[in-house]
Formats: sequence, C-alpha cells, structure tokens
Amino acid sequence: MEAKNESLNFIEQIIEEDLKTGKNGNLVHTRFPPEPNGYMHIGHLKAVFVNFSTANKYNGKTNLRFDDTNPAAEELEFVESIKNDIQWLGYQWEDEVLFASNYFDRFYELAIQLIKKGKAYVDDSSAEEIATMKGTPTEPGKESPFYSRTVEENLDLLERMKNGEFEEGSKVLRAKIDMANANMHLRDPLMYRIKKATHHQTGDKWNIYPMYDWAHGISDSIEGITHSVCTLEFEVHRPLYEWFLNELEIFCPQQIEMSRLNLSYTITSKRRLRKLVEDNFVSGWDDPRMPTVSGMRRRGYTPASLRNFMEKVGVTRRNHVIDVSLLEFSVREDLNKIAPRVMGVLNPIKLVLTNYPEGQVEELTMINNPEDETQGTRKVPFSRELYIEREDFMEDPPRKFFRLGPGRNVRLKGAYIITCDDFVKDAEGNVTEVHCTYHPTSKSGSDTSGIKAKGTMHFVSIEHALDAEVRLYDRLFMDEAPDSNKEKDFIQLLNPDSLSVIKAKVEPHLADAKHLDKYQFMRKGYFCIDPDSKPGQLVFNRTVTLRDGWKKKNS
RNA sequence: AGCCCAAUGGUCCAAUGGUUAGGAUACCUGACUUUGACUCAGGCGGUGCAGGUUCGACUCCUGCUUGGGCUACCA
Repeated sequence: MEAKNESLNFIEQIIEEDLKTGKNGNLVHTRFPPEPNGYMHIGHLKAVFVNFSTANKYNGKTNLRFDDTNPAAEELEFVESIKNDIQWLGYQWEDEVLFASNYFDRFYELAIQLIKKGKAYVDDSSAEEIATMKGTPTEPGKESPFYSRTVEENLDLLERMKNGEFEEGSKVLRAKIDMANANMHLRDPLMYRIKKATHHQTGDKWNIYPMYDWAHGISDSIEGITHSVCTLEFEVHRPLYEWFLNELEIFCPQQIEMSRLNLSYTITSKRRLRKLVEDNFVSGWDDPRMPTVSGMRRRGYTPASLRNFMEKVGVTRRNHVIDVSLLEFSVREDLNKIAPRVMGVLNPIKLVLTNYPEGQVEELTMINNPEDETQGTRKVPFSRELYIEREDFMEDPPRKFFRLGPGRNVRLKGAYIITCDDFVKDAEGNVTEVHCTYHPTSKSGSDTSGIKAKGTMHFVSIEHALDAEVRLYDRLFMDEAPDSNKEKDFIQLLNPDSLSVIKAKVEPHLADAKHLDKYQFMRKGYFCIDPDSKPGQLVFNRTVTLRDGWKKKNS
C-alpha cells in the first residue's frame, strides 16, 4: 500500500510508541508557548513548525499559549505580532489563544497545597544571599535560615506577599527539594517572586508572579498537553518539571527536548537583534536582512518556502549549524513555481538598434511563467532604443561569454536576434552606448532567419521603462557563526555591504504591482514589492539571486 | 571542576549486529534551454579515537577526545 517507508524523527518515534501503548488515550496534543517579549524569529519558527506539524500528522491539536509570567518584559504588542506571524505561516491554533496568566489562581492554590505538604517555604534572603547559598556545581548548597518556617507562617507570608504587603525582592517562595543536588535547578528553586508590575492580561491583580518552572509544567498539565516540546537547554529543567507535577499529583506531560535551529551567517540572540535595531544597524525589526518572521516576510520569503525549509532541516538532539544556502534553495524552489517572470535592468546601458524604424513600437507577447502556464501572457513593448544590463556587453569578451560584444549575436528575450556593430565611449573610456542591427526575420516564435545566437538577454524599452528603486541584500554578517565568535564583538562582524540601493529600469507591466507581489526578474533573481513602494515610485527588494553558474566559474 | 546531553560526506538528515552506509543541499562535469535559471544525467565526498563483547561493531559496552548545556527573583 504505502509507496515508501518514511523515516520518523525521534519525536515521532516517541509518539508512535505512545500511540502503540495507548499511553495518552491515543491523543497527541502539543503547544507553542512563546513569551511575548519580542518579535518571532527563525529560531521560533522551528518550534512552531515542530509543534503544529507533528500534531497535525497524528490528527492532534496544538495550543498557542503565551508564557506571560514576567510582566516586566512582556507587552501586548508582541502578543499580536506573534499571532499574526503564526497565521501568516499558515498555522491555526486550537480554539482560543491561551495565556499562562489564565491559570494564575490555580498556580496559587497549588502553591498553598505544596506549602501544606511541607514542600515549599517563604525565604527572606536577598537574591545575592540565595545565589551564594546555592553553592556551585561542584559544591553543595546550604540551607536557608528560613528553611524551617512552619506551614502556618509560610501560608501567612505567601498570602501577604500576594496582597502586596512586602517590597519587591524582600521575599520569595521556594520549593523545598535538595540543596545538595548535582542538578542546580533542584536546589530549592524559586516558585514566586514579588513584582508590583501591571500585567497586560491581569492588570494590577497580582503582586507576585510565578517563575517559569513553576508555571510551565502546570500549564501543560492543565491543558492536557501530551508532548511538551522544548529546546535542549531545558533538559536540566525536566527533573524539576516532573517533581512539581508529581508532588502535586496531577497529570504529567512528557517533556521532549530538541536542538534549536542555528543558521550560518545569522544571529538569533534576542538581545543582539535588539541592538541591531536600537543602534540603527538595520532599519527595524522588519528590515529584510533581519532573521525575524516580519523581516523575512518583507524580504519576500513565502510561508511555503519556510515550512519546506524546516522540513529539510529535520528534528534531532544534536547541535548544528544549518547552511543558509539551504534556506535560499527552499526560497528559490517555491518562488520558481509561483513568481511571474518580468524584465528589469538593474544597471542599464543604452542599446540602439540602428536599422529599427524610429518611432515604431511592437507589442511582444511574453509568457509569464514557463513553470505554470495558467499564469498566461503579457505584453511587452519593443522599440529602437533599449536598456540592457551593463555587464551583458564586453568590449573584449572571453571566448565562452554568451552575451554581447563587437560582432556577436544575441537573442533579445521574446524579440529579435541582434548583431553588435559598434559602441560609443565617453572621455573616461566608459562605454555609454551599444549599437546593433536587428534581424527582422528572427522574431521570436516566427524565426526564419537561420541565424544562431548563443545567449539570450533581457531588456526594457527606454521610452516605456519605469524607474524603480531596487534594494539588493546580502548576508548581514561576514562570519559564519557570528553568535559564537569569541574573538570579536558581533557588531564588528557586520557585512558593510549587506544593503545596496540602486536605480533600475523595469518593464511597464509592473506599474500596478502591489505590496509584497513577487516576481522573477529574468536572469537576475527574485524580487518583491516593498511596503515603501508607491504608485509611480516603485520599490523592490531582492529576495534572493538566481543560481549563477557563470559568475561562479569566473569569480 | 562536577552533573547532564550529543558525535554519520563541507552542511543537514536517514539506515543496519552481516555484500558496494542512503537522501537533501553545496561543489564539480555533461545534456537540454529564447532565463548561464529551471529540468535531467553523472561525479566528488562520511561512521571522532582506543579498547572490549561478538564468527562479525558505524550500530552494543567502557574509557578518552571534541562540541553543547547547567551555577538568573529571565524564559
């Protein structure tokens, strides 16, 4: 029946094993739990992809739950942008958007339960004292002087902490576990700290806020999450995750850690991305060079290309650095199928067809996308004076140059074969004009000339061309792993040429192009309309170049 | 330093106690081409080291090495 035996990633293997044993009543329920403290970037994308696509594969569900336990860092703006990004990627969460803050009352009840069990206590020590008493990985910690408070005293103090009677930093609630444990996270971890902040969901109701470890597992448990996927650095938190849920005697989901996504020539440190924005190294969080979802969207990456990329990357527990060329491949692969072809000359030089009648204009019919004939055709004007790409003419070309040079023939895409007769230089010796004759019987589609042309070139008619600003992007960093370079600050590794803005000439068909419309400029790459674009003032972003065998060979 | 995790072509991901360890990408060839794109065909290139178990180890075990994580009132 099945054509091939697809290999499973390690998470799918766990799930299929659980399905076999009926562990979770044959349910698969995942969640994507971002903290709303910034914009989503390509690193988050992997978590989105794994959680949603895995659940989807097993007819399960995926919750979107904001891990909003730290009001000092979080904002509503980020809640909205994250929701927007997830939907743009093509995923839909189960039911309503959830918040850890929905469960604050429940967390509090459970904390009381833990105190009554003698498994939690209020500690008046300062942050520094707690850190000192925690010991080090090689030395055991020491018990706090407040370790042995009575249950009654702890209950009273917690309630007064909740009621706002104490200053921030003066008291915390800690779980009573094991101050000598080799795992530092088990040395009486904090459950609550006092924060007199206004929360974007709960307002001023709370004066204490739960820590990640206290909130996360309980949230997963409440929602009936079966497989709680997170990244490798949370591995050492798992014993604590399980300790809380077991002490509370409530459902314990399985936490599964996977490696986080690292991309070559890219940073995903939120702190560093913020510095790029705040110090104006980029134009904003949605600068097309940023690895944010909003940046990639503006750059012209498609949701399908990003999902395909994630699929290719795979899911494992090893640290890796994915080559950015795999991302670029995925983007080209999708754009090749969907992007209409147009002609745009990025670095124009004038070409005159000396034997073409002055004032004559032909409307050429061109195919929009050879990969998809349903995209139809369009009209492209052709006349005596054209722009071609400056690099497509060489005064003294090498043998295997397929383009224009004195005495050479070339096909103008969708039009005629031309022969180069002459060229004009200015006082500095720069070529300013190329003169050719066209062969009237060589018209595209009805060529009876018998003339051979090695190459095909794009062009635009000078009279009909539109001006366009084109923003060319290159990688933001020159270093393969800017996040982990120990010698240099990441700012020093920025590529000074990551953006160049040029004035280009494009075919008139593009006058109506709209925000984020995607095109292939033939022979030049994939481009999309930037939000800065206005009618009469076109602005394009280059999403990615085409593969270029010629350039590679000659560089 | 202690504890935990990982180790397969340049990169990423598969596979098996037993012939030539497979795919993707990258790179190189060639074919095709009215995009030097796309497509197609081919090539290059790999089990970290040392022991052990076994008839046989890339796979299991031990040690080592290398890389990563943990010592926040962040998540």
